[in-house]
Amino acid sequence: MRLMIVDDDPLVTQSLKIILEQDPDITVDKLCQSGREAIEAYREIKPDVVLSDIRMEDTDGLTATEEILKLDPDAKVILLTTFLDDEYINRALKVGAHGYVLKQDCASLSDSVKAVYGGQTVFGGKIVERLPNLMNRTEKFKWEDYDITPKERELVELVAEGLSNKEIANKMFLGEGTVRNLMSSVLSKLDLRDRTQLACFYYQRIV
Amino acid sequence: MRLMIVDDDPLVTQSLKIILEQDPDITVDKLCQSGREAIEAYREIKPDVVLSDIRMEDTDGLTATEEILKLDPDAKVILLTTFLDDEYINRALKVGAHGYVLKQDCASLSDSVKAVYGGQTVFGGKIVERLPNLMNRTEKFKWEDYDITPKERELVELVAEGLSNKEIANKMFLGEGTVRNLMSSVLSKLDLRDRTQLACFYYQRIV
DNA sequence: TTTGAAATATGACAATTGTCATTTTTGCTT
DNA sequence: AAGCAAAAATGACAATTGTCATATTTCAAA
Repeated sequence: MRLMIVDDDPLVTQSLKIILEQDPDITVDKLCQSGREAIEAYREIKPDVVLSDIRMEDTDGLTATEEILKLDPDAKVILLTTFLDDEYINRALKVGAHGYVLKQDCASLSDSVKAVYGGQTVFGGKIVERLPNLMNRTEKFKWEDYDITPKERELVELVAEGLSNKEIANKMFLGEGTVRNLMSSVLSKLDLRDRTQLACFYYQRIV
Repeated sequence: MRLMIVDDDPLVTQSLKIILEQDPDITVDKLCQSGREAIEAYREIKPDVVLSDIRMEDTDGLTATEEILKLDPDAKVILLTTFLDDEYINRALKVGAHGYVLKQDCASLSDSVKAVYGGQTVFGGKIVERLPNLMNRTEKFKWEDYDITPKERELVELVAEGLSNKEIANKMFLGEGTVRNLMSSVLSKLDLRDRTQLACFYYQRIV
C-alpha cells in the first residue's frame, strides 16, 4: 500500500514515515510540505492513501482534500490534527475525508490507514463524541408524555415561530384570551415560566 | 487481541470468526446469539473488542452496547449492519459505539478491529456521507455581519437560555434598564420584535 | 485638563404577557 | 329536550417587556 504524507513540518513527515514503514504492507512514496504540493504530487503518484495535516501555510489540508477528491473521487485522505476543533471536523466531513485522527495516537495509525484503504472511515479518539452534539438530533420528543393536547401542541409550534398571542389567536381561530389560557396550561405542564422558555425548550428538546 | 462476536445467526458468527482469526493478532473468545447473552458474557470475559449485529431478536445491539458501556466505559464495541439506516447510525453514535461497519465489506474488518482497539472509531463505506445530512449545519453565523457587540451577544445567549431581563442583569452585572436597552438594540439590529423571536432566531440561525 | 464618544443608567409609558376565577358555548349522551 | 363535561371566552389583575428621551459615568485621545 503506497502512502503520501503531507505536513509543513518535515520532522513530522519523517517521523510518520519511519513509524508507518515498520509495517511491511506500507510504503511511503512521497512527503509533501504543503497542500499545494500535495495536489500536484497526487496527480503523478496516485498513492493509495494520503495522510495530511490540516493546518498548513500554503494550502490547508481541507482544501487540499477537496481538490484531490475532485481529481479522483476514489482517493482516500486521512486528516491529521493535534486537537479537536468542531469547525474542522465539520468541514472534514463535508469535504469527504476518510479519516480524522489525532497525531498523538499514532500507535494505531497503520491500522487506521489500512482500514481506510479497505474502505472504512476512521475517527480518532474522542472525536466521535462530538458528532452527536454537532448533529443535535435528540431523541424524539413525545408530546403525550406531558399530556399536551393537539391544540396546545399547535400553540407551541407557533410560539416557536415567534408569533404573538394575537397572531396565534388569528391562526388558530381562537380568542386571544383562550390562547392565553392554553399558554398557561402548556407552561405549567412543561414547568416553564414564559413563552421564551417555551421556545427554547422547543428547539432544545423537541425539534 | 481477544474478540467477542454477537449475531443471532450462528452462520454469521462462525464465518466472522474464521475470517478474523486468519489474522494472527486476533482470537475470538466467544460467540453470542443475542444482546442479552452478550451483556452477560462481557462481564465474565472482558474481551478487548466486541463485534455485534444490530438487529437481533432478544436484545438489540444498540441497547446491548449501551449496557456494556455502562458496565465498562472503556469497552470497545463495533456494530455490524447490513445497510445504512439513519436512525441506527444516529443511535449508534449516541450510545457511544466505536465502530459502525457494513457486513459486506468484511475484507478490511480485521484492520477496523485493530484500529478500534487502538482507540479509533471506524465507520464503514458510505456511512459517513450521511453524517453531514444528519447534522444539517447551516453555515456559521457571523455576529459581526449584524454589528452585534460582545455584550449584546452575551445577552442573546442568555435570552436563548430563557432568562428574564432581571436574571440577565444579575448575570451580566448590569442594571435591568441597561439590559432592556441592549435588548432593544439587538432586536432592531436583527429586525425582530421580541425576545421570543430572538430565541427562535438564535436556535434557527446561530447554533 | 478638557473634550467627546461609548457605555451604563433612569424613569415614564404603553403594550404584551401569564394567572385566575368565572361565564358562555359547544357537542355529545341519555 | 335535559343534562353534562369539555372547549372557548371574558375580564380583572399584576408583572414583564420593549421604546424612548434623557441623564450619568467612564475612559482614552487631543
